[in-house]
Amino acid sequence: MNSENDPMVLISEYYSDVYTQFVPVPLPQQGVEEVMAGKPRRRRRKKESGGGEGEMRKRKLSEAQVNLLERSFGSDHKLESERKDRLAAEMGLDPRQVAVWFQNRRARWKSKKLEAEYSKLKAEHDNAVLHKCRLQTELLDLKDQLNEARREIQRLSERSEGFSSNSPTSSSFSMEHMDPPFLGEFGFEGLENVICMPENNYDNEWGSLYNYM
Amino acid sequence: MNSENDPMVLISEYYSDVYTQFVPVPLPQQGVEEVMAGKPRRRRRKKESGGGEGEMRKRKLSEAQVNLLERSFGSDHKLESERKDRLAAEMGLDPRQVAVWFQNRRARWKSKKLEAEYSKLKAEHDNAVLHKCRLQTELLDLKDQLNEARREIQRLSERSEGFSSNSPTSSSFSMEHMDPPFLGEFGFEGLENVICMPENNYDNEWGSLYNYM
DNA sequence: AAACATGCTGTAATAATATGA
DNA sequence: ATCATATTATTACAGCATGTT
Repeated sequence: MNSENDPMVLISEYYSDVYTQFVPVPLPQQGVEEVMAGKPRRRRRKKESGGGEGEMRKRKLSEAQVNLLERSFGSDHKLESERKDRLAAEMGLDPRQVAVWFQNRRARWKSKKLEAEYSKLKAEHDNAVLHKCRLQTELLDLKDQLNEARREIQRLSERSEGFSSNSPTSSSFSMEHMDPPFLGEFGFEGLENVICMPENNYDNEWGSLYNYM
Repeated sequence: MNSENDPMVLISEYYSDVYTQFVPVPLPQQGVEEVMAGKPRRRRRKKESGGGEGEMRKRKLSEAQVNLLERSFGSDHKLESERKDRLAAEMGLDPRQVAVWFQNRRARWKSKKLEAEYSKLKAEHDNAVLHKCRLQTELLDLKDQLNEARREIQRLSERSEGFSSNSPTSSSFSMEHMDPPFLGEFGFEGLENVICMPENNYDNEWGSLYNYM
């Protein structure tokens, strides 16, 4: 059994069942004798929106087949021999096709996932940036308040100086640092984001970096 | 007999114009006859680690061809008839193949780009989150300081009350809001991120959301 | 028991085909 | 015709299981 492993199986035999079922019409693909003058191939298949389906060499699987495969794929992306053969028999396909279909499906799924993850990450990023801006704003505001408060303390301290004998303030307030426009006490990232913009320094737009190989 | 068992010969009846040019690329490496005589498919071809080029079946453009195409692609992703025909002639390919190659190349490039953009965005996001955490920390610190400052002001004010006639403080300090653990004066996002964690609430790990079709 | 061949499954990259804009 | 996309198919190579020297 397992004709798949038979060394002498010709590819035509191997794929005969595959192609014959999709090639109801031999497709007038001109032979080699056809002169290369001009562009012989390239027929212009017109719309025929109403489900033309005329004399096409269709290798596409039927919707029913795809549905079944899709359903199977949904339950498990992996494909064991058992399932493969069962599916193949169930829809009259070559087990090989089922395997190929699954492989391609996984690849497709992977791209889709990446796309989805990108969108997700993008949303999170935008959210984070927005939040960061608000924090930035809040921070500036607080620093203003703090400066003002310290000025006030300074004032009050000076005023009370004339009366009391400089009672040691329990809290340690010293005008120390804090006067400059404070770029955030971390100096983090230089100037980036100090100005609260949507952070479009880098362009997230599609088609900006046209140099990836 | 070779021509009889060669799968490509059979296939080339379908795609005569396309495949015939690849057949003459046997790559004088391995005993081709052994391969051809054996099963036409399911070639295992182990490692061949030091050998480098295995005996390419058919298909697959030669490295030289790919290099040329690649170079051409680098200068411009688009392909005009002119260039297409020139390239085709230059490397002995069917113009059709050149066109196909470019289309596939563009598609490949696109996914590569998406991947790259994802990594880029990821890095930016992580950076932003980190920065946000620092801002968060700084903010908490500032709020503490402010609270303390206000307590100080309160203290000083009360003290000086006994001496002066309540000189109106130029600045408007009123203990108003600010006592609660202040979740950020925006209430933004509820509790999220108040605790400064790497923000792994959502899992960025690959293979968590196995439900994308 | 170890080394090795075989065969299957999977992933990645690619070629080719089909369609629609 | 060209391009973008979606599909189907191939090739090559990797890992694992099993059968053979």
